[in-house]
Amino acid sequence: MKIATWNINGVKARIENLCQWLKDSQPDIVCLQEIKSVDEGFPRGEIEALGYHVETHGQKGFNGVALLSKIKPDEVNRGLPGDDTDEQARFIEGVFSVEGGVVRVCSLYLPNGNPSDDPVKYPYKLAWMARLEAFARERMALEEPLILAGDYNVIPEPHDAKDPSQWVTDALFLPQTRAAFRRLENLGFIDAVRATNDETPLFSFWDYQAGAWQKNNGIRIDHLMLSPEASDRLRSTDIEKHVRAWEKPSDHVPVVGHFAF
DNA sequence: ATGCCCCCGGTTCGGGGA
Repeated sequence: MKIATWNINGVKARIENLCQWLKDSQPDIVCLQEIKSVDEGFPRGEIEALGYHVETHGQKGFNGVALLSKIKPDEVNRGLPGDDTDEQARFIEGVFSVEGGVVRVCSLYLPNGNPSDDPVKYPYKLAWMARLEAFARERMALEEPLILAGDYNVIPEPHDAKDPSQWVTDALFLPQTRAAFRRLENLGFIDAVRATNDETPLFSFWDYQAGAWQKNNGIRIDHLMLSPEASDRLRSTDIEKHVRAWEKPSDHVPVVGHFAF
């Protein structure tokens, strides 16, 4: 199975790119982030016509996540537990029946957190990461194949940025941010791309501004984090960077894991 | 040091992103 994550940066503005990529790449499960659409406005017809089941968790104007899948999920849960007052649509979980059992797949859009000295935004990011850790710990106890896929807005290591010195005060790379990401890894989650690829640098995002794509000034912030039961089935990964050169691209590209499910 | 650029809602600009 091919399981992918892609921050689409507006699904309505990007529907042609998305459909082209689905046709070309034939992923089995896709985790989308930043759909920037309410559920009723999601262009589900075009995607269903390509043979995908669609589950969305959207909101007006920004954020929003979705799961596209060739097989229908047995169960879907919306929202990250841990704060009933949080109205931002950043998390959706699906449970899928596969050969030999289930795979649990979450599409998550972790808060950016900038500016990092903002009294609200960076604390919200860290609180969200703490909630994700608590959720991950709970799910880990199930001992199932689990994939926490998404736009983490975390640069894990200096070699995941073209110029790490540009990011030292940024919410994506602050020591507290990286430490929170490591706490997730320390629960037993594996960064699928790094587990299968020694190349440096590897990027999944290039800013629209200042010719970042042309200069290959990127960062790696989109991750597939795997439970041990999922990493046992991991065969390889791809970062499908060719889509960044398409007309009207997202600033992120799909990150794909190939699994022996 | 700041902004570059892009999407959305709804209207020609502000909020939000990274």
